[in-house]
Amino acid sequence: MTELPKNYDPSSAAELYKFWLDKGYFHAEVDPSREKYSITIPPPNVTGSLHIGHALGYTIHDVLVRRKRMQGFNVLCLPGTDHAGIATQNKVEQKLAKEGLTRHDIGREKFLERVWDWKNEYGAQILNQFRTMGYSFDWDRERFTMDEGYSAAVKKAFVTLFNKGYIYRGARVINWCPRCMTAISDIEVEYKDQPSHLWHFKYPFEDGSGYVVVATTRPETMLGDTAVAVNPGDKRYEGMVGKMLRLPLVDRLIPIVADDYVDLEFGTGAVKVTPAHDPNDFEIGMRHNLEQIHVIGNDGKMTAEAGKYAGLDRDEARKQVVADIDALGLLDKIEDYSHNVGTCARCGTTIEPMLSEQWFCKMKELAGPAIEAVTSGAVKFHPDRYAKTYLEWMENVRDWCISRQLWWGHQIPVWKCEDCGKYTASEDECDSCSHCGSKNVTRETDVLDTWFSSALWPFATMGWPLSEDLLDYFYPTDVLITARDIIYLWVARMIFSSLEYRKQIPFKDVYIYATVMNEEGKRMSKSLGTGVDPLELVEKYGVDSLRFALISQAGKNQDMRFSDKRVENVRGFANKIWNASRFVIMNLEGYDGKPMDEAKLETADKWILSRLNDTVKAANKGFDNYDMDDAARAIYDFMWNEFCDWYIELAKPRLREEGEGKRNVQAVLTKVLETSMRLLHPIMPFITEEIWQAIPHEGESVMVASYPEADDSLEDKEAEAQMSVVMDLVRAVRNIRAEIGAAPSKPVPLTLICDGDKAELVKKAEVIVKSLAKVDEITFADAIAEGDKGKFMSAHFPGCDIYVPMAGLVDVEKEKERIANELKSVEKDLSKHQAKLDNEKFMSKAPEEIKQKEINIVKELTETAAKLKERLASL
RNA sequence: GGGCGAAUAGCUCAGCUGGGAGAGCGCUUCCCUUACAAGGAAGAUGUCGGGGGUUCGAGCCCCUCUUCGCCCACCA
Repeated sequence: MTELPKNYDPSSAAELYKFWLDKGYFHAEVDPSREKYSITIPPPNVTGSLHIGHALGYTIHDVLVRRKRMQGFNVLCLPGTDHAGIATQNKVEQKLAKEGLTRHDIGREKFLERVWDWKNEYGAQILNQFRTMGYSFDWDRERFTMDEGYSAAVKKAFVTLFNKGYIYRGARVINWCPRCMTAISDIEVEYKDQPSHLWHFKYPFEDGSGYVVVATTRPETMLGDTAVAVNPGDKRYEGMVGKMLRLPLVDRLIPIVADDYVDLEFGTGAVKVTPAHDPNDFEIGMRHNLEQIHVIGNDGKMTAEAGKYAGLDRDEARKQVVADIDALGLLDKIEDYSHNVGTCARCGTTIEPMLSEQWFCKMKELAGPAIEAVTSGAVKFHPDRYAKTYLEWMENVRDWCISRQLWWGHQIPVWKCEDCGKYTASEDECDSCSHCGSKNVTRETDVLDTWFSSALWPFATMGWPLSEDLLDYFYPTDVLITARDIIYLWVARMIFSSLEYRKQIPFKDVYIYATVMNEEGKRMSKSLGTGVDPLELVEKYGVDSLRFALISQAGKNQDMRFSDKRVENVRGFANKIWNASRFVIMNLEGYDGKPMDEAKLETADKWILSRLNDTVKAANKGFDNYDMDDAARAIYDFMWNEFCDWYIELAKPRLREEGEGKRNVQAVLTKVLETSMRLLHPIMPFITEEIWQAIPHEGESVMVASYPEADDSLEDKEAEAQMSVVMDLVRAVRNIRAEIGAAPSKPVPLTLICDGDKAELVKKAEVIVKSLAKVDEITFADAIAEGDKGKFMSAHFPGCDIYVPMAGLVDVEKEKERIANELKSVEKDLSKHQAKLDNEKFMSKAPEEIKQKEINIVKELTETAAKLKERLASL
């Protein structure tokens, strides 16, 4: 027998990970004879290392996958990383900036080299985190959204949509980030309420007959105004429609137009219209044939069209415009106003709505099947409330701006013909126009939105469009596990993409897990600086502890507030398991390794096996329903409160005996521990493997042992009821011991006045009671002599009175007070329950079972109250 | 403006289809008892956010209000 250290040391994890890896347990091959279970993990961005929020998500993957593997499924969990276009490009640009360089200084080619260097560095770092966390992903099948095969998939996808006419080039007001210098999609804009102002300007009539007051939150855009709109039904502006206004500062004549868009209730009812810099104004402009004048450039500075303001930053221009309007006496008023300002999700810069030519993807046709997939239940959300979120968006989805003016990403496979002006999309290099045959074609320099490529993830990683081998067997995947902030960005797009290109759903379940907050309740996020590196906690408390802490909090209802304290607590649990195992191992001497003799099991054995079975049931139910916190709790409670606190203690005296009794205890200890290790393995893979290897087992690794299944032949309600009596008795005696301050080492004698059946039970469990309650002698009596009653401390539970001689140790007054307090609480309880029995309606309407239960409660409480009173009187 | 979630012990949270309020941390007392002091034993602590309603019975169901958090939305 090897000596195990007293405290669990989690540092052996790396070795075990290597052992599994070498055995090839993580790798999956197509095998039609077996049932598959497949997941493609959400590829993390290669922008940096991961935080606890990510760790939660990926740990959930590993827990599900490890269990399925143990259940005999042929499991593929496919990992990889995402090039994350704009995000990664920004990171590298920031790094360049520290060297005093911009990407333009070094050029596209050199810049991309730098990004690849970055990708390799951070990709490796993430990989290291994954391995340290113990994730059993199939590293042989690792993918990257810009690897060769994947690029082929992106081209194929684009060309397919293009040729179906779903992709078009159009001029629209899009969200422009002046810092990233690219268009971004609607869902990449984050709106933030910011205190601002509503400026009211007077626009004079051309004919000098007064003015119209318009309000704006963006004064600088007035330089690009080409109309003022009013509601056609607005009495205040009756007869004014069609009249011309002279736009201040610019001196341009602009018409008053009537448009239903204008809200009668808001402001003055007159709206300045800037078609080039506001999506609504753009629409109004289209309806009224208004000119579109760009006054803000791509860099966020005013353009030549802005006249004397040209070259000013937009913020500077705002101040100037307001000052100049004021100088002209045309500033009507300034109101305080809280404004919802759009900012770039990647860099936080205020978005500039900008009229721009971009590539768009039509969404209407794609959305139809994607809606159907969820309403029909083919794709299920967990928790299901997210289906609503998804559908809401999908049903109102707008065309998707897919082009980005970036360098890092998939260059759009479209060539423009310089002769006929038409576009040709092609998966291969294109040297001639498909419309006129001209050789004078040039490739689009824009890249695709990074989500265009990640939308293909589940099937592109399995070989699409080059090979069907993996897809035939492993696709669709079983579940997608992700955070809720990318339901639109990613989940939705994978669903419609898979339906479009494969005519299949990409996954059956979508499991949305909790958002991890730090202790202050702030969302954990790298960009917010609130992220915590999981490896720090691993270093401090061990991987298994971190994994368990995360999983035990992964409830469906709430986001989780994460603190070290929780992990520290789990470390205690790991240590508890470790030491329980040490105890078992130390006591296996002479054990032949054979299973227990069922005919000779004692009540305690039957009890723990019944409890174990219950735990197996609860754990499986939890995992099956994605209620992993329930599973974790069930195992934790069982192992600590039942196995360690009771069964091991119960086993001790029996282990000191020799023969059949001892052998059976050894067998039961082994069985319970071995089963528990298999049960817990998905959550705490390392400690369970280490222990499992050290106790009698079959097979080469717990990782590939079978996952426990409920065995109802182990259920034994009678044993559970009997054990609960014994446990009550032990607790009662311990309570008394604590009250009288009996030293733990000093045994006390015990006198019991019990009903016949209870007495039988206690007699059977005599050894146990003596050992657990530190009792040296148990006397069964019919009564205590009246005069002697004051010499005892007593306790009572249904069917049994307990007396412990107190040998003058106790303060009678104090004891009276204690009993009086207890009596008070019992009587309070009693009156509550008695009231139910006194209620005719309860008696006539409540189910028989409930009535019986209440009757029993009242009976018990009445008896207890009587005993307490009697006791009080005797003191 | 719409939607979703949350409000339970000092703190972080469980509480399944309504039927005697729970865990962990923290706190009090005792204990280094040969598995474990990263531990053990025994305790104290709650108008289950407020107000209505349904029911024999509500932490749980319905209505309403309040306070937080998160999404979505073109109100200048």
